[in-house]
Amino acid sequence: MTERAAPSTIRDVANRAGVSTATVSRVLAGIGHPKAETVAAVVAAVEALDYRPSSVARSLRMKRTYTFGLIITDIANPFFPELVKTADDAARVAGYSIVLGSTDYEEHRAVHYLELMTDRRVDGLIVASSQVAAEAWAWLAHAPVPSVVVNVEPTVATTTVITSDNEGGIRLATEHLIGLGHRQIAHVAGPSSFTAATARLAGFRAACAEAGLDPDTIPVITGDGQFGGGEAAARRLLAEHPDVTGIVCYNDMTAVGVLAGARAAGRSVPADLSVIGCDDISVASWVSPALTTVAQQKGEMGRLAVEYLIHVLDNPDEPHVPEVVRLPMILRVRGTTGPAPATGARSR
Amino acid sequence: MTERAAPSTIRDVANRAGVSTATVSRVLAGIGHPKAETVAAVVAAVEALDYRPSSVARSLRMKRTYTFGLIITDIANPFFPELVKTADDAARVAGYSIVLGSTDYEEHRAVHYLELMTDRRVDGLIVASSQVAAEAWAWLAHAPVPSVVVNVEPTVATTTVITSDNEGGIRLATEHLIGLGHRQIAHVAGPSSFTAATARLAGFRAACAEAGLDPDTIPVITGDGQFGGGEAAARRLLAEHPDVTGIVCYNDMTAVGVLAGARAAGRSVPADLSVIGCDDISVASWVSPALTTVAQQKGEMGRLAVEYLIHVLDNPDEPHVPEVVRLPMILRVRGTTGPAPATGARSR
DNA sequence: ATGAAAGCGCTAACAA
DNA sequence: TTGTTAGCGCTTTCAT
Repeated sequence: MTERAAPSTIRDVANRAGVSTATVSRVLAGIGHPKAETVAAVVAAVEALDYRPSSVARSLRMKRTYTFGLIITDIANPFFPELVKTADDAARVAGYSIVLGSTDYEEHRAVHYLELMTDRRVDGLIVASSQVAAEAWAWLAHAPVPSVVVNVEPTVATTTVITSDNEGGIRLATEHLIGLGHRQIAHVAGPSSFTAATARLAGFRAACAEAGLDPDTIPVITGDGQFGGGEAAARRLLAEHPDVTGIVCYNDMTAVGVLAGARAAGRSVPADLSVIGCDDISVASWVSPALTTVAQQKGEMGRLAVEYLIHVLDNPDEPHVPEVVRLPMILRVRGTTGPAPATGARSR
Repeated sequence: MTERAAPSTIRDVANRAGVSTATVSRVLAGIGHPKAETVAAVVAAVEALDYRPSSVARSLRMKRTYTFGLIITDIANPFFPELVKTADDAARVAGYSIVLGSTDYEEHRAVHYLELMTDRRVDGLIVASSQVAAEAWAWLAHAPVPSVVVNVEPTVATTTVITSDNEGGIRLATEHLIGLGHRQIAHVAGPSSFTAATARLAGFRAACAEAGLDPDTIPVITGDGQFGGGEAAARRLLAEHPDVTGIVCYNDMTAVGVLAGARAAGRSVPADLSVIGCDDISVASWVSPALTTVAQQKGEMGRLAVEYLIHVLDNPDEPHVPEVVRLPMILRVRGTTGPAPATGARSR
């Protein structure tokens, strides 16, 4: 029933306004000093025809799409929305837009999106997925467009990287627990394939050592960075090491899982067990009690990534020196951490 | 340091292979019966030059971008990821891709994305945002491309709509509580501007009436469909109506907020208060105890929307009759609902 | 089986 | 100030 009319073109507008397409183009772009009369005619024609310039044609001509590709691991992972949101905002105010690709933890899909976006001739690439094959990092360095890596540290950093001070962040978390009097603490780590997970494990160990805790007696269990892994880890950990009073988690999803596991094990948080996460994703505020955590500046990361790309595009002659930006993390004390319970309470 | 070479073009490939651009195009598209020799030459040139066809140029020529625009309300709202994910999957297997626009609950941003996507000449539009101005719905009907509305019911349905049986779903939830023996039940509704919220309120009222509960005595508080609104609603509700034993919530985010509010009010779930949500978003499984809810088939909605668009595009001559598809919802009993506590327990 | 040429809708020299 | 013209990279008749 609805007839879909083909969109009108710049030529339609030019004909109706009685001018050339070049004039229409100039008037619309605000270039030159057109006669008021001409402007009026063009504007009238544009309105009458409901004309909207085709960005496809414009992109072909200008060799610029004003689009950035953003590759993330998983759109359902609560870590990403804030990153995506601020990246999108920053891009939008600068006249760019973002196209998103979620790899769903599969390397071949990262390649798929890299190719798709390159074929679409995006002006720049932001890669915030940890699940990327080593060759892909190499490819990025020679990609036809500038790129920036976020929240991951490729072993060979040939592109600029924006990430958090993961080691310092988890140190903050660990020191918070130790400051609360906890001595029997444990760590639920993330998969060692995640660069952030290894950095955080190192930070945890360092903080423990500095506090004089014997590194060899500290339980470390590796989870999957998700709810399920955290829950399973907590059950095992609390069964094998019932005297643990504080758990430092690789990330918030793990911590939320640990909370569920602890509850199942009959532990009450924070009365007889303190739990601290890392990242400060939205769910951290939604669980009860709300999760104490160390926040990553996710919004800042997205904004910086976009601004970096725009800077590179605007300064094509500037030599390209890959740098690593490590943003500080921020302790946010909420409801899942408290003073270490008196020793007697458990040992009787 | 890195020189960014301009991408090679079909002309480069043609020259290197010693054939015409037409031949390259045909070989790559698998059209006609090229000599084996020609194919080999073209393939070799493509590899040597690392040639990737420009989708920009192709789109201009074919007047097809193989892209759908998907407009959602808020990428940080856990309702959307599953929808986006399945839509993306369905699109990808069909050779399309999805560009996303998140309106952040602002009507003018919906318009922005509608224009942006139209300018980009997407082949179809999926609108899954409730925050859309009335004119936008009208515009959709005459848009240059086919569209489908998901999870919202515009008052004048001029496009095909895919949604859930919200009324039936909340009825399931209410009946579940009543079946558990609850008689003092309440509802935390969503904003009346959301079509799903009014449908759910109606379903709740209907189920109560059918069970013989006096509609005039049933407390209904309106929240904002978010955590904060649910938390505030629970505090007020439990203060004003301390004898309530079961709360049916507009959606899961509200329910998670209600859980926090109930905890703050000293109520223990599900022992002396049952809470049930609606949607089955991921956080429902992450809170402890896990939230009982009624699931929307979000994945199915995304898949159906994409398939509908592809169908319309593939059958341009078929008359377009807007239809409304209402998917059934599914009760998922988890940990926040239980038998109504004995009356005496509260009144003493 | 392949090539020449036109054209998708736009912008940018260059002329006038 | 405005128009003419060429061309971005591709696909697709129409010839050969």
